[in-house]
Amino acid sequence: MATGGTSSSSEEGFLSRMALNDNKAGMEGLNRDKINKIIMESSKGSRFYENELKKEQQVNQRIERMMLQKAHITEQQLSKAQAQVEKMTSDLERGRDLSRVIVHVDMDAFYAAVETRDCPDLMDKPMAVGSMSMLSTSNYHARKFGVRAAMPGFIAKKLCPNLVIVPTNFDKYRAVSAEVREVFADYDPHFLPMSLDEAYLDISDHLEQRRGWPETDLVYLSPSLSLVEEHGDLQETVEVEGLSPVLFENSPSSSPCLQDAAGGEVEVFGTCAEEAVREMRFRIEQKTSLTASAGIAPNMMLAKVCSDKNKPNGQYKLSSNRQAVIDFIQDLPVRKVSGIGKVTEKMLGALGITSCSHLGQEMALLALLFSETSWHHFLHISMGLGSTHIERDGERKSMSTERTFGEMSALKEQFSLCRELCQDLAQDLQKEALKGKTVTLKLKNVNFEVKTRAWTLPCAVATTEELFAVAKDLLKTEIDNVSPQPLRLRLMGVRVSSFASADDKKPLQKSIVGFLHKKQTNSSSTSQISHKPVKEHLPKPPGLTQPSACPSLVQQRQGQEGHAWVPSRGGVEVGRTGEDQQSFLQRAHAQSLRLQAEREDPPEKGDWNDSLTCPVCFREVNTTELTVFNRHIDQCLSGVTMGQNNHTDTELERGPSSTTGLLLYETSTANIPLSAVGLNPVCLNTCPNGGVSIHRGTDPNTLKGSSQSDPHVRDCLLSTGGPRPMTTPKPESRDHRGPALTCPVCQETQDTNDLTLFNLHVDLCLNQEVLHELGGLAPVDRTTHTAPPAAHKGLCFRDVLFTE
DNA sequence: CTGACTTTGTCCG
DNA sequence: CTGGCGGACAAAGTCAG
Repeated sequence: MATGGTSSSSEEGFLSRMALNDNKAGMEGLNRDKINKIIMESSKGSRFYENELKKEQQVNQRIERMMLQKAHITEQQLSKAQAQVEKMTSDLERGRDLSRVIVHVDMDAFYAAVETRDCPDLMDKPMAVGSMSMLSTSNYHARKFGVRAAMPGFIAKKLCPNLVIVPTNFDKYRAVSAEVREVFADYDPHFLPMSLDEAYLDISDHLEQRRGWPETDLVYLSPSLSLVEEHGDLQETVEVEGLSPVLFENSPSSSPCLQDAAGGEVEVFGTCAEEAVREMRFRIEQKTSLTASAGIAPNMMLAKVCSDKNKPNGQYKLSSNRQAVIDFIQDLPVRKVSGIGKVTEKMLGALGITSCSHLGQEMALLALLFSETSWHHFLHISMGLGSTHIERDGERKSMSTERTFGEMSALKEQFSLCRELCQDLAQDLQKEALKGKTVTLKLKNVNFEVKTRAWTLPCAVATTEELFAVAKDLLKTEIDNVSPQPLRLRLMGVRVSSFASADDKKPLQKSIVGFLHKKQTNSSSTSQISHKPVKEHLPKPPGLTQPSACPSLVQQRQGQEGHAWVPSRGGVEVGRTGEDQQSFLQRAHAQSLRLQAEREDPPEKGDWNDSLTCPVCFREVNTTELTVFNRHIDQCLSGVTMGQNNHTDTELERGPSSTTGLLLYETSTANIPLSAVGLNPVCLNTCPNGGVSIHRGTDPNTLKGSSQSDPHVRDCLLSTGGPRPMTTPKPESRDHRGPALTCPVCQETQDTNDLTLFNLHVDLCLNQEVLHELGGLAPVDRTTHTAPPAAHKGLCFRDVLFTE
C-alpha cells in the first residue's frame, strides 16, 4: 500500500479525469485527441488541475488496494461467492416484473434549445448556456467541437473560438418546464420529475385506458394561431410563423403528417406505447417548440438508457420480454448506466469489465471486492433490473447554500459571507417551514481542497441567528486551526440536515420513552465518573472530530495529511485547549443568539415560534401557555426521576398566541429550581431555543448551584449529539489547579477557577469581539450583496444546473 | 460488535 | 482572468455502550 507506485499510471490517470467525456449524445466521431490536447494545455499547471491530479492518484491507490485484495482471493472464496450470487440471481429472476411500461423523457439540450427558440439567430451557431466559468449545456453544433456541459466557458472558447455563450435564464426554463409537465401529467399524473428537463412516467394505466379510446381522441391539430396564443402568454415577442425554428435538421416523423385547412399539422396516433410516447413528444413540441427524446422500457434503469439511444428528437422502445432485455444489456457499456460514473467505470475497467455482460460474468469477484450495496447494484444492472414503480421523493433530507468567489482571506469578509449564507439558508428553510438539528459548514480553499465541519444541536434551528451561531463557530475553529495564516477560501457553504419535521411525523410518540431512557442510560452509565471534573466530558468543539485541538495531535495530522489545510506550525492558541474551546464555543452559541436576537430581529412569526422547548427532554412543546408548558416540564421531570415519561399527545398539540422568552424564564425558574433539574447555563445555552431566554438575567450564583459534577449537566452537553468528548482527556484539570483560567478571547488570565464565572467573562469578552467583528459590517443587503464587493473578485454562481 | 455520528467521496442533472 | 450548485447516498473512521 505504501508503495504508491502510481507515477507510471499518473499520465493515464490524468486523462481519465480531465479528458473529454464523450459517451453522451452528439459527440460521436470527433477529433478526441486534438480536443484533449487543447483541454490539457488550458488546464496544465492550474490549481484545479493539480487537485484533479491528486484525486486521480487517490483513485489509483484505491484500485491498487483492490487489485491487491483480488490477488489474495482463493478458489474456495470465489466458489462460495459464486453460489451466493447464483442464489441471489435466481431470487431476483423470480421477482422480475415486466408488466409496467416506464418512460424516461428528456428534453434535448434543454437550456440551449430554449435560448435558440427565443433567438433564432443562434440556430446555426455553436452556442452554450452558462458563463466563462461554467457551462450548463451546449447545442449540438457546439458539441462537435467537444464543448459540453460541466466545461468551463474559457476552455470551451479555446475549443471553439466562435462559441456563443448565453447567460442562464432560469425563470424562463422553469416556465417552459411547467408547460412540458402539463403534458406529462396527461399520461401519468404521478410522473416523477428529475430536473427541469427530464422525468420518468409510468404509462401502464394510460395505455390501458387508451385502448378504449375512439380514434377522434387520437388526432391532434396544431393550427398556427393557437400556438401563437399560447406563447403570447409566455413572452412578449412571438414568432408568428407558429412552428418553431427547427433545432435539428433530421426530425424523422414516422407518423402520418398532414396539412389541415387552416395550415396546421394533423397527426394521428395509435394506441400502443410507442404511439402514445410519440404523441406526447408531438404535443410537447406543439406546446413549446422544443423537442424531447424518450425511452420506453419495463423499468427505470432501462428506460433511462433507452432515452439516450435515439437522441435528439427520437425515441426507443425496449420490448417487455426477458430475452429482449438480456440482449439489450449484453453490449451496453457500464458507463451508460445511471449511477456508474467516472470512478466506478475506472475501477471496473481495472478488472476488465466494460460492458454489462462482463458485469454478469464477474459477479462472484465483484461480490468479494465491493460492498454489499455495490455488488447488489451491479447484479441488478447485469440482469437488466431496475425500479418498476416510480415514486416521488420523500421528504427532503437536507438543504444547503454555497457560493464560489475570488480568493477570500480576510476574517471580516469570511464571517460576513458566512452570515449571508446563513441568512439565505434561513429564508429557504422558512419557505418550507423546516428546522434542522445539524449545521454543516463547507469550505473549499484556493487549492480546491474541500472540508466540511458539522455540529448537531439538541434542538432544531432555522433562523439566521441560530444558524450563524453554529456556522460562525465552525468557521472560527477552522480559522484558529491554521492561524496565524489565514484561510484562503474560494467557496463557502452552509447546510442544514436532521430535520425536525421529518422526525416529528414519524414514530415520535413511541420514541419519547426511548429518548428518555437514552438519557437515563447516559446518566447512570457515566455516573461512575461523575466525580471527575465536568470539563473532561464536554463535547468536542465543532470541527474537531480529528483531535486537532491538542497540539501534539495537530502535529500528527500534519504528518498524515500534509496539505494546505493544516497549519505549518501548531495553530493552536496558547491556553486554548479543547476544554477552553468547548466552553468558549458553548458560550459563543448563546452569545451570538443573544446578540443577534437583541440587535435586530423581533421574534419571527414562523410556525414553530409558537412552541417552547422543554429543557429536560429538549422536545418542542407546541403550546405557548406557560401553565401547560410547566405541567409538561413537571411530568417530564417526574418521568426522568422515575425512569419513565408522562408525555401525552394532547400536550404536544399546537397552542395559539405567542409569548416571550423572558416569560419562560420567569415562570420556569420560579416553579422549578434549576438545581433540582440539574440545569446549568451550559446546558441551557446549548439549546438555542431554551437557552437564550432562560439564561438572560440569571444570577450566576443561582446557576452555580447546579453542581458541575451532576450527571445531567454532562448529559445535556452530550445530548448535543454532535461533537463528542475529546479523544484524549486533558490530563490536568483546572478546577484543581487554582485560579489559572485563560480567556480564549482576550487571552487574559482570569482570577477564578469557577467555571460559571469564567464563562460569564468569556461571554462578555466574546460579546465585545463579535460586535467588533460584525459591527463594522454593513447590514447584509441581498440585492446589492449578490454582486460581491471589491474583494469578492469572482463571479457568484446561482441557479446553475446542467442539462444534456 | 453495534449504533450513532462525522467526514469524505461519488454521482446525478 | 475565469473550473458550479444542490441534493442524495455510501464508505470509512471513531466513539460509547
